[in-house]
Amino acid sequence: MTSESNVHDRANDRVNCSIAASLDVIGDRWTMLILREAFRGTRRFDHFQRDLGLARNLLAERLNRLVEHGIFHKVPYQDRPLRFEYRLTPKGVDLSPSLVALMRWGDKWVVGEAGPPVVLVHDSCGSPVDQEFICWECDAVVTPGQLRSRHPRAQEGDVHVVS
Amino acid sequence: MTSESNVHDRANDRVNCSIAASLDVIGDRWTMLILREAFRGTRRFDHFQRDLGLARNLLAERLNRLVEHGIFHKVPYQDRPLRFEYRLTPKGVDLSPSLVALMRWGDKWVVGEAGPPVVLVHDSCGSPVDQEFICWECDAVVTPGQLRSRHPRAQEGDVHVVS
DNA sequence: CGGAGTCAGTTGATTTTTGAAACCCACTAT
DNA sequence: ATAGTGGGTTTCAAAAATCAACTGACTCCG
Repeated sequence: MTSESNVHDRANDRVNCSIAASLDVIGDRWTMLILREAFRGTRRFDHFQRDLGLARNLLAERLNRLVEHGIFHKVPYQDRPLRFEYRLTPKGVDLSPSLVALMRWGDKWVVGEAGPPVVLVHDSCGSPVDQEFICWECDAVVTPGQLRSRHPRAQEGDVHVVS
Repeated sequence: MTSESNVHDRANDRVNCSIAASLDVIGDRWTMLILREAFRGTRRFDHFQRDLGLARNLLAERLNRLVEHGIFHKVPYQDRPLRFEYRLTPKGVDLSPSLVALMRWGDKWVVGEAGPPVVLVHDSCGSPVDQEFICWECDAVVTPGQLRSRHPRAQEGDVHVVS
């Protein structure tokens, strides 16, 4: 049942990799779309099912999985019959940068004309928001090409260009 | 063969959604991990295969798919026999924010102790880098909870909280 | 009261995708 | 000549996704 081994174990082993760890939780065909719906405000089984068009058994399985992983929590919204809605926990809300990054990549490289379908705005002022890398020291925006990754446990100087 | 219909068509239809569009390209079980390896510097078939431990047929299929989608390009590194390596295009490099977002979520919520295995640094100064949302107007960091999404084609005021 | 409708699933049959291993080919090195 | 390497393809079993029908606990309508 709760066997915690996964397809990505080997990929996970080689480097102790947080990307693989994240994908073990949210990396299947539907989970990210379920999360997208949740961010759009969907909370109930039927709405997820109708909006996404995925099989009900898969939806049930995915929702349970996400609850087990603490990404959703179930909140009762009626008794008789007892019904729950699925709401994002702080851990779930914290996935928004990932979803946003995917959205922005899709906006830029996949969807073509018709422009970006959704704009993110700052709630207090209504202006658009960008997702950027910021250097702690320089306090400046860093482009992906100026990024390097450093592996703490590795040899001195084992640093490489991200691109 | 090249039928361009996909599992997520319906999810894609309902909202013209860039997240679904991105996931159609990079949303399967291995592609993100292949990209992670590419960002780590891997370029050749065998290295991807050994590092990730995925089946060779799947790797071949995924690499071709990524080449078709313009995320990798094939660069010959020898003739006799002609061999190519797979390098990220600008479109591919542009996926780094998505990978980084996943990595940071995994760092924070999944991997547990042992701390974040990889640190991102600014190449020119070596200081760590953060990924943030920045408001165009306020020029300030916006937390996920302060984000709203606006759907340009929708009714006036159809704005909702991201969390 | 009986019947239709709603919501949240479960069950089972069928199709698609994965995955593991073996095989192939062109070359190189010994 | 023989083994080894790099980059795949083929084959077939196992796992996952899809489709459709069914259940159960209610509510609402006439």
